[in-house]
Amino acid sequence: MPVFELFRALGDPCRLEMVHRLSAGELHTITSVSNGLEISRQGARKHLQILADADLIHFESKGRETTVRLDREKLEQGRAFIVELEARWDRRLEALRQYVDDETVARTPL
Amino acid sequence: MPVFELFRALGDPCRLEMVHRLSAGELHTITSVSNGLEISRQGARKHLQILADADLIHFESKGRETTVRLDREKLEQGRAFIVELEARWDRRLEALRQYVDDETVARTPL
DNA sequence: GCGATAAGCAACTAAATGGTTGCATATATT
DNA sequence: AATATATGCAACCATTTAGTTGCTTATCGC
Repeated sequence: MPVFELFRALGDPCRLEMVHRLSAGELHTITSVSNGLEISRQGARKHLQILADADLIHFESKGRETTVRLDREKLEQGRAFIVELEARWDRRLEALRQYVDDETVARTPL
Repeated sequence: MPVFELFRALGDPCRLEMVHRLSAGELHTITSVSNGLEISRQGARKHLQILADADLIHFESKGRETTVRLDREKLEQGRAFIVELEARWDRRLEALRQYVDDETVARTPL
């Protein structure tokens, strides 16, 4: 599953709130993680499915209820991607700085 | 601008590719960052606007061309958000472990 | 067994998205 | 001056999305 799917899944206030909830507190069921979001249960369920499709969460059914668990590994992938971008950016800036310095040296009169 | 907008902006293969390009290499203009994406210039331009609305990039017009610059600060915000989630998650796990340990101690017969 | 609770499935709608095309404008280049 | 390049603006279309509602199924507690 490509990275952009992960970001897309996080790119919604509702889903971000859910992930936030799941990252702390007690165990959550589909219902408990959906409460108080100002949308219907089915609406919330759709969002959960999107998170699940992106492998950000997993479901575990037991009896009549289904618990929802966050996948830390997936968060890690998102973080790694951004870290990599930042590293590239820094290297780029460094290269530019180097270039400017060389220019300066070259222009500096004896 | 809330965080979910940032993730939403990154949640598209086209835009992610653009950001990737911008994070390295030479200066980019609107046209150069849009080339070879298999969509029209105007299509690409719309994606750039979304990135700009999320403050992930900035435009600088000069003469007839406009250069595009990545905003590292914004990347940082995305990373910080994920890092925070992970920290909460870890604390949660730790708390659970603690709880299980206590349980075990309580159950351990003398 | 019965009522309440947790959840799934399907159909439908309004609005947003991703993309296009056509045309206009300003700046370079020759 | 004439052409080519870089960009902007607006209208339009197809598809996806975000959300709803109604109905069904299964399990728990009494």
